[in-house]
Amino acid sequence: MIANVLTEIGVEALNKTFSYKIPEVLKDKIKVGSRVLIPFGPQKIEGFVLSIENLNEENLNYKLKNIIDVVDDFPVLNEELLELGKYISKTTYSTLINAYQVMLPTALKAKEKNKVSIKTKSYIILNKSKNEVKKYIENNKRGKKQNELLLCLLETPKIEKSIFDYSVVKALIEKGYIKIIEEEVYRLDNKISEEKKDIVLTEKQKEITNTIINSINHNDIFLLYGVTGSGKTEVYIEVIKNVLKKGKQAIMLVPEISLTPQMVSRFTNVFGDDIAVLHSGLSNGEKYDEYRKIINGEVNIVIGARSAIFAPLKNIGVIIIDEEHTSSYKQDNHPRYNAIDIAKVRSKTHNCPLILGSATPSLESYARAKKGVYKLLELITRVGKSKLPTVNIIDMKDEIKKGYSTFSRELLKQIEKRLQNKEQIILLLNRRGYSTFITCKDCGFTHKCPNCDISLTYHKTSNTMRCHYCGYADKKLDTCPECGSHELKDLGTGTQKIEEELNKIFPEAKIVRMDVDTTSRKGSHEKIINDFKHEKYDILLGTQMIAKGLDFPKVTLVGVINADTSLNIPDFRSGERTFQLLSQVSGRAGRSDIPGEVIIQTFNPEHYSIILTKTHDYEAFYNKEMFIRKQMSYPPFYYITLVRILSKDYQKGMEASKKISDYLKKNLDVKSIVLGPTTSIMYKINNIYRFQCIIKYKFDNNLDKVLTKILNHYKLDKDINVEIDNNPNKL
DNA sequence: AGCACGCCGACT
DNA sequence: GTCGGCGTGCTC
Repeated sequence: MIANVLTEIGVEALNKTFSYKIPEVLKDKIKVGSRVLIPFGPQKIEGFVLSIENLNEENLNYKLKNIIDVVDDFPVLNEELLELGKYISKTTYSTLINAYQVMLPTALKAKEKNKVSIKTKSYIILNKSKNEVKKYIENNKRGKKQNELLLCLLETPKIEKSIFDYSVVKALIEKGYIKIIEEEVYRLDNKISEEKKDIVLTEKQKEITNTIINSINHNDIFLLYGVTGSGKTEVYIEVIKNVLKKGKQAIMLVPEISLTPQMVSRFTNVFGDDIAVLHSGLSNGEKYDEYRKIINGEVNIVIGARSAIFAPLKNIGVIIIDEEHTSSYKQDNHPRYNAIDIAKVRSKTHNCPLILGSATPSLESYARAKKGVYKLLELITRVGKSKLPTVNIIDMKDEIKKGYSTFSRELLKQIEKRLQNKEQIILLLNRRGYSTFITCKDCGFTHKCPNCDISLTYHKTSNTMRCHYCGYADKKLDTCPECGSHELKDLGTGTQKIEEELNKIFPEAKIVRMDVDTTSRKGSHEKIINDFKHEKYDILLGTQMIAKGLDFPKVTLVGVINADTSLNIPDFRSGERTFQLLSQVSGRAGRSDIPGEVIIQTFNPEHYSIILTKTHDYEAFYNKEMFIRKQMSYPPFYYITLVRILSKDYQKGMEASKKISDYLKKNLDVKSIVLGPTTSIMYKINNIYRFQCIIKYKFDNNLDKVLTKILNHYKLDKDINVEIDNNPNKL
């Protein structure tokens, strides 16, 4: 028997299988999908068995080595995942092994290093018959503790070793009355909360739920368009309940940042421990354990971020993707898969519905719903008495003239009012990345990273300038190296700076800041949210991470300090992103009976992405944005594929880019549009120059063939790297 | 990817 | 004379 093994090494040259003999002892253990240890040249590495054949090794012109061992006692890749990997590799132009690795938790990836152990707990059990033990207890007058232990064991078959003093345990082991056993345990214990609130659905929610339930055995795709606070989650829960009743399972994806314990507990309240949770906050061991719960068939619901779409459930009855417009469902490094695409494939295989939910659907999804490709379900009113908040747009050009740069007079007035009323405030600082860079007031010099085309970011705590991309760090400059001026100002407004200003204006207000700096420690994110919910603070100041899904009934004012930053990004989706962000964060206000208010500060008060948040008019935004997309031949009218060319040598990179662009223009469908080559927006990262070509197409039979040809040509070239990004998030 | 093999420069 | 630089080629 011969196994064809795909090695753990993720390079193009090794994107093929190698054959090994299966030794007799491993014959029953090795299956297709098994992870195995193999000799590979002078080293030992791991790989996956992709196929097994009954081949006679004598027919080959090279001699085969034996598989050393099988790593797990079950095939890590089941049939479905094996197929899915091929799909990913084909659609993202990545090696097959990289496609498989991305689907698995670290503990199960083929990799000779990073071993994650199964955690065990020690228990003691009886080693002799009950009668013998009883006899021993009767005769044992002095060993009080020993008797206590044995009596316990007569009642319950096993007890934790750590409960009794080891000297007692040891004595009994030596006498042969008890023995220690090791049992696997799961690191994460999703506690079931006490309060089990019954959910009462509104008529509309019921109607929608029924529509979905009726297609549990159909591969329908629903777009659930529900305004913030309209109760999409209740619909999800109800649908899942029904899916479980039919003996099927459910996957629910949520954006990473909304995977807060609060959200998870909403589900555990209903479904108890029938849930596995997968997100980046877990350790490798914890992820492994959650994953094993799925493999062992102990849970029927998986909730998680992007990669949870690969959860190896056997009988999926529904897949739900909440906040479907979120860009993080697409992985932005290799392999660049989109969880929504995977969900479509899997829902097809399992013949089950897929639900995409959002208050601000992506244009692509909404357009598909309008065309009838997706079934549109709408929840356009909020649950209960709460109403959508009133939105007030402030023109900062006027304010600046009057000397108010960070906070407008209106915002200050409203903050003051809420503080007096003991209501809570959320302030959103819309920044792009980190961005507190330093600029010379006299000559305009900005301190840039020497390796990357990026302004360095000022970190106050260490008084250094740092590059977000390559980790370069430098001391903060005191004088401008260009003109010698001392007028170096930090231009971007960071949360730290805003916090300081707020503290000066409202010294009595309790402010908590939430951004990458204050949430890097495990659980700190969680703590801030909890503290704010329990009104330990008056103002929550943060970046985009506070915009999504959080439910604070006491918040009546949401202020957006600078609505424009996301608008100024040179990307065709910047308008859409801005509208989504502003709508999302507005949705945090007035979630109970007290009406909420939103204040948006902007330098572009006339921009449609901003104006239309005032009326919460998604439909109008959609129409306006679609008009522009059509004019510009952007998605959803055209698909986009980005070809990125990377090289350490600017000249060589540029030449290759030109060649690629010419080749594309010559060989693609005449209706396809090829733009470029140009340098990418960040033209240099880590000393590697970046160029790009953009392909816009509606339907192109040649595309795959042409791209494969280009990739094959350059994989031998050590100076040039070519990457393909289908439907990129960023251009 | 990682490791061996191999062919040239500056060192105890 | 040898140690070690990294270019090249191979891995069932």
